[in-house]
Amino acid sequence: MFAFYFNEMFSQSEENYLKAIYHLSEDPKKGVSTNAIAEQLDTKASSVTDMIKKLSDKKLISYKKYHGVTLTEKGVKIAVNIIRKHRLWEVFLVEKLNFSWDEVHDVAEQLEHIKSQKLIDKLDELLGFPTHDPHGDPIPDAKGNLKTIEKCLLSSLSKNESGICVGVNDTSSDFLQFLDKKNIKIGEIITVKDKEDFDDSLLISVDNQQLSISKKIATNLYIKKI
Amino acid sequence: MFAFYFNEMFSQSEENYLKAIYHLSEDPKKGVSTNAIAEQLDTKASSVTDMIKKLSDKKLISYKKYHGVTLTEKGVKIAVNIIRKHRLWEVFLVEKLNFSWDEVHDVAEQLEHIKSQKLIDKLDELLGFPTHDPHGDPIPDAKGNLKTIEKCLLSSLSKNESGICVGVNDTSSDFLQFLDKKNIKIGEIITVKDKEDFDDSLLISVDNQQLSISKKIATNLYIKKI
DNA sequence: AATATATTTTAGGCTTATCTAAAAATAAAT
DNA sequence: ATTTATTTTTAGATAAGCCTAAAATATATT
Repeated sequence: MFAFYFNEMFSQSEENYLKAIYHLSEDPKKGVSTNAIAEQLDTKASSVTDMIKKLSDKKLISYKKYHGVTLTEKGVKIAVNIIRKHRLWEVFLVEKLNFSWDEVHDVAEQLEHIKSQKLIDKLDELLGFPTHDPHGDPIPDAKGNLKTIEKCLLSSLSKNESGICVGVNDTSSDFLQFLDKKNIKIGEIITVKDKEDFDDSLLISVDNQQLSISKKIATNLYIKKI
Repeated sequence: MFAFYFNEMFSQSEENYLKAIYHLSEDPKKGVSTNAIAEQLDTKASSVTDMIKKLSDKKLISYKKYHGVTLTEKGVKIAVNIIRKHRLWEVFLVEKLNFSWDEVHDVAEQLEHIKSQKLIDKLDELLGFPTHDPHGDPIPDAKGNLKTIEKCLLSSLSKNESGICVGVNDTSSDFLQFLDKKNIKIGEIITVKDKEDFDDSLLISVDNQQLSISKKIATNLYIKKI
């Protein structure tokens, strides 16, 4: 049957917590801290503790007091499904409704909580089963499989190294509009022409132009080395 | 001011109440009763009274204790906007995602609460500015204008009168699937061949066939006489 | 190892939206 | 015009999800 089939329904809030924990779980062995979740969701640590108990009771996370949380297998599945929905909606907004990539996030945050398996399967089909969202993030398939690309931060490239821009870390409107202004797009080839030790800024060439970018920019762009 | 008005946000629950009151306001002079709202929303009268107070404080309805409620101009605008969103999403589900008309209601009930003016304007455009939803109900335009068609119930037709099926009253899955089974569609020409006084059933011809339909069916189909 | 600092949890409250049961007001019936 | 029945409102609870402030625990520093 369907890979994502849950009898249980979860609240928007629960879904947002699972998603946040998923995003914060870089090292799957180490627990995610209460404060980290609070910061991610712009809420208070005490609220996080409350929800942690609830999710733990529902076996979506494992939790030992004062030692952070990790998602259970079930918790991961739910989180991945929310991310799938979020990213598919982002593709829809850009491809079908001509939103620009800096406008999609807030709307997708709402749409990701719509409950209908058929809706998301059909949407996936309408969009031609896309593998990446407008920001370069991979879209989990219907079974929850998610293929990660081998990528690194632009800031980690050495002088004279080149790569293809494959994604962004920050998805804020400000950052994305900056990239638009500078003609930095996903798929574009970027070459590091020089590195400035003083402020870690980079001189890069992209789209037949040279420009200097700050460290902050360079640590928010993902590159696949070539 | 004006900008503030558009920025005001309402909860899903508030929106559902406004929509329910709108649908129950056949005669705009007469107030809608607490019990009627409770029944429409499948909730208790006491809950309705609570919400009524809240909506009244926000000037979305006018309310005198024990005498029912009517929507204010502002309340009507919000209700119509929700209905616009609901119906556009229904068209999207049927036209773009190949849902059948009996599957769209529950999903549209969720989608209608997504907050983004741009989303709905662009969706409208994608769909080619449709004027009616899959059940034949008119879709308010971006300004809230809603053109009502001159329609009557099939049950009100006399023997040998004909009309085009223009809509359904009941949108339940059971009813719509019945219509599918009998090949009764919106746009189809229906002729009343005979009326049975005993049980108010009708013998109709539709789609090159004759069939007998109960009173309950006949009072849930809208017809435009020809 | 003892103390200081930072993190996390508990305790107690608030708001929204719901409920049940009882009281108040209106409408219907004799 | 009273009484009866129905409708509506109030009063008081409950649950989810959030908050502040204080207590408990863990981590860092000397």
